[in-house]
Amino acid sequence: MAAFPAPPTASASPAAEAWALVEQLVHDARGRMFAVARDLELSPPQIWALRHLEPGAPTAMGELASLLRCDSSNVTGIVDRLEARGLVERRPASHDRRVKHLVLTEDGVDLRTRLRCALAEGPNPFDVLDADDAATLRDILRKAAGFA
Amino acid sequence: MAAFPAPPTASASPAAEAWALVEQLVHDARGRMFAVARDLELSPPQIWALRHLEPGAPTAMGELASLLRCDSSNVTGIVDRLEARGLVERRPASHDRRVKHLVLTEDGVDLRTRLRCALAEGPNPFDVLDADDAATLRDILRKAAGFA
DNA sequence: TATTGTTATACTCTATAACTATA
DNA sequence: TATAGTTATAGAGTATAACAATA
Repeated sequence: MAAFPAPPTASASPAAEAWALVEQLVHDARGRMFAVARDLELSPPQIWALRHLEPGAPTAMGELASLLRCDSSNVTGIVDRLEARGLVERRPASHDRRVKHLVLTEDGVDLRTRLRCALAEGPNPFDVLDADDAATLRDILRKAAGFA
Repeated sequence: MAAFPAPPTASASPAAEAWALVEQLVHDARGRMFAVARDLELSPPQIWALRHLEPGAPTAMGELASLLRCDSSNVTGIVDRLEARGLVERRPASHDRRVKHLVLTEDGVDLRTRLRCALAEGPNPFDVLDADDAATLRDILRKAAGFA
């Protein structure tokens, strides 16, 4: 079932092996994200754009490019398609007329909520863990993510 | 620094929140994988193809398509480019002449090793954890990945 | 001069559908 | 008939370079 027959980096440090394991788990579980994407008619970059665009927090084009880790020129097309569907709006920033702020529309906020619920609700690879392990895992991951 | 200001699903089950956290961590850390990819002149799908193609384990085209979670027609092009670089070979399978087995060349094995080292050696988000947490995390992730 | 966002270009990835050669 | 892999096609993602507007 697993894509790899043995831990890829069992001889590395615990942190390095743990990281290799999460990369593998996330990669192997992409099927669920693709299913959600297909259901909502969103491409993977569009999904991440929606996840990053928080209601009430205008985001500049270049800022979104950094979050998506792609060149600014790509964001033009990605946002074009989201805007064509009425999910986001481009607004000129008042402090600097070169900057364009992205703001979720009402439809955009709705779809973002549906997206987050769909991603949070489905089965995930950690469901096999017992309650203690799951809670311990969550606590350690919160630390790693900076949510002490 | 973090892309999200708060745990995305703090009200969900521990397993669901933990899963959301790893997805976020892996997404935020893609920069390192992209840097490795660029260094070795490999695209992301090519990276995953190399990670999946184990030396001594011939893999059919369709099998690789399943592992990459994409349509078989894509694998043709991805493998074309790997083969043009002399990293893999297509060999007719003896038991079924429709099937083509992918086998890493010597250069392919070398590059795969360099790739795995580069990915395992660099800094990762779990470096901030103390030794106990890192070891606990690794052990729980091994369970989740099926390496009890 | 430097920066923000866009456009132009070329390449890769992606799914769908039609095709071939096997089975 | 069904399956493995390819080809054809169209749409989307990606980086680079050049550009306009603004700072």
